[in-house]
Amino acid sequence: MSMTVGALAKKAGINLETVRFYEKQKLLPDPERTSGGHRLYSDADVERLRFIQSAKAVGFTLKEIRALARFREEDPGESCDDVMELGRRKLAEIEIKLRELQTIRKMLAGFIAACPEDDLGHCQVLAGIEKATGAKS
Amino acid sequence: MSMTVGALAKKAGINLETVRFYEKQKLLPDPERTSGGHRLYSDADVERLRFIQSAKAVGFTLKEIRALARFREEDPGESCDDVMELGRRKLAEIEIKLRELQTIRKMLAGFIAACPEDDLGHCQVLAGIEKATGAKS
DNA sequence: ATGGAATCTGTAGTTTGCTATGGTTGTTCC
DNA sequence: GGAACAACCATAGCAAACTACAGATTCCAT
Repeated sequence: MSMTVGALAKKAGINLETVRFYEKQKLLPDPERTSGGHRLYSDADVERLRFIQSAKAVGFTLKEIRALARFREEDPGESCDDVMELGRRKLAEIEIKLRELQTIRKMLAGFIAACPEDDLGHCQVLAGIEKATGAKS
Repeated sequence: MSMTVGALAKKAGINLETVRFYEKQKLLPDPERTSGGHRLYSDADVERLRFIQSAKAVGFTLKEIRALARFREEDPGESCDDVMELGRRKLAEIEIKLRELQTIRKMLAGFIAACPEDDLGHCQVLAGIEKATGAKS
């Protein structure tokens, strides 16, 4: 029923150092131990790790996942509002990033498209970047 | 005609430590010095810094900007192909990221939309994340 | 019982792009 | 000439998310 770190890591498809890292980051609860101090995990821990992987794929940071994981285990159903809040905020972030990326994609595509039309030895990509002084970080 | 680091930084709207950092990163050429060792800059350096800022805004990394800056100063016109290559590669990267973000936006929006329909104490956002096991990093 | 694999711990290193610290000089202006 | 300010340099720190040591201990199969 229980497995070692290595087995857990393999089962979840993750580096075993990462498992210990997640533990330190409070993404995983402190596991049981053998008398000698080796960690022991259950299938619930595999689930936990899979949840973390999925949440990462949806764009949440480890810090956010720590909160999500707590909601997931502690207050089933109770904390839906908090989860929704996190979800909405993340969605808003993603939409901002999307808009930024769309803007710079358009700029860059424009510079590249303009280039072959200039035969006078003046690179339009560089020229375009040079004019792109509407910066953010 | 020439100015100190502080003046350059102010003129380009950038932290002066960042100027020295860019120098270390070979984004700026080694500047002239006073007899006492203080850096001296010209307006061309202000331009260089502005170029760096713009290139950052278009999504290039400092490493890439190092190459762009070299093209910009060394081979005017000569290196258009190389610049195009960098530009196209960056555009491709941006488009990949755009698609990824669009995918996760859709997922997240779906989870959030599904939530109010479930009154049985089962959070659909968490449930959605749980099922989103088609991960990338 | 023994030896090799797996784990243990803590700490340090990786990447990217800065920002801050601190103790020592250089520069400026009255 | 001396206060006040600017700049010098090297090193350290931050954030995020790991990854990799090193040296000691434990586990398990033979």
